Amino acid sequence: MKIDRYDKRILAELQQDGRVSNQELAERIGLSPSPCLRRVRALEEAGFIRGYRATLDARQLGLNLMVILSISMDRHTPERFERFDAAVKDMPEVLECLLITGRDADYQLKVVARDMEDYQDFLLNRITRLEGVAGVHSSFVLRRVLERNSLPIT
Amino acid sequence: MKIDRYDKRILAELQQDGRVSNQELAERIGLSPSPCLRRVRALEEAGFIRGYRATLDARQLGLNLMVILSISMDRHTPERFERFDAAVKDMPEVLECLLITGRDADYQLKVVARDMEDYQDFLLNRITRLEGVAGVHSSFVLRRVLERNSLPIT
DNA sequence: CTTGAAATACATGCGGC
DNA sequence: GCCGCATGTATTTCAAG
Repeated sequence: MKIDRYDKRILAELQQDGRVSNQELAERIGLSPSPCLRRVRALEEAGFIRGYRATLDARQLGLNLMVILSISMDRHTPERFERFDAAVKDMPEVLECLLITGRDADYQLKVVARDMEDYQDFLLNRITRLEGVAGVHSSFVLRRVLERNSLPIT
Repeated sequence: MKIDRYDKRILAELQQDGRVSNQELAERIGLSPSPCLRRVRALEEAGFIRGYRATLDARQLGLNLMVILSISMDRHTPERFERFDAAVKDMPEVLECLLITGRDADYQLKVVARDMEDYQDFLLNRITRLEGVAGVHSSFVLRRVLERNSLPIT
C-alpha cells in the first residue's frame, strides 16, 4: 500500500495526539472531515496504525527502577528460545524483549521494578531459573535522556 | 496522590485502548460515566497519564532495521553530556536514548533505519562525528520477541 | 474531495442518594 | 463518595454536487 503526504500528516498527528477528534485532525492536515476519516480507517485497516494507547508515567506508578538486562543462552536450540520467549511474555515487569546480534548476549530485556529488592527477586527467582540462561548482566538506567514515542515518517 | 482499584482499572484500560469513550470505559470498570470522567481527569492532572498516542508499525513505514547502539564517551564532563543529549534529541531515527551504568558504555540508543546503507550513513556521518564519542557498538535486532506497550499496575 | 444535513453518540453538570 | 438524568455539543455518516 502506498501512502501520500496527507496520510503521512495524519500518522504524524495521531502519533502525537491519539485522542484528537476527526474534525480537528481534518483541520490540522488541511482536509475536510469525510476524506480524513476515510484515510484514518484505511491506515488502521492496512496496519499502519497498530493501536491507540495512553502513555503512563512509570515514576508515578512507583516503578523507580529501569534496567537493561542482557541475557546469554547456553544452547541455541529452537526449543530453548521458544520456551524463553513464552516465559518472558508472562512477566509484566518485562516491557520489551529483543533477540539481538552480538557475542556477549542473545537477548536484551527492558525491565521495570519498584526498587532494588524487587529487581533482585525478579532476577534471581524468575530469570536465572529459566532453562538455558547461561549469563546475565544488568545495566541500570540512570536517566532517560530521550524517549520518543514516535517513529520518523519519511 | 493515592489511587484506588478503580483508578488502576482505568489506567489499565486506557493503556490498552486509548480511544475508548468515557461511556464505555465507565461500563468496563463498573462505574457510571460521571465519576469515571472525574477520575480520568484527575489522573491526567496528577501526571499518571502522560498522553495518548497512536502506535505505528515500523515495518509498514519502511523501517526494516532496528539497532541497539551502545556509545562510550571519552571524558565525562557535564558539558559533553549536555551537548550529546541535545544532539540526539534532534535525530528522529533515535527512538530512545538511555544513560546507563556499565564499564563498556555510557549511552544506549535505540535506532531505526530503512536499511543498512541508511544506518551506516547515520552512524558514520552523524554519531561518530559528535564530540566526545569514543567508541560505538551496534547490536542488530533480529526479532522483537515482546514489545509490551503497558506498564504493570500494582 | 467538498458541502451540508440528519442521526447518533458523547461529555458534562446538577440534584438526589 | 456514587448514581442517573437532562442538556447542549461534538461526531459520524450519508447523499448530492
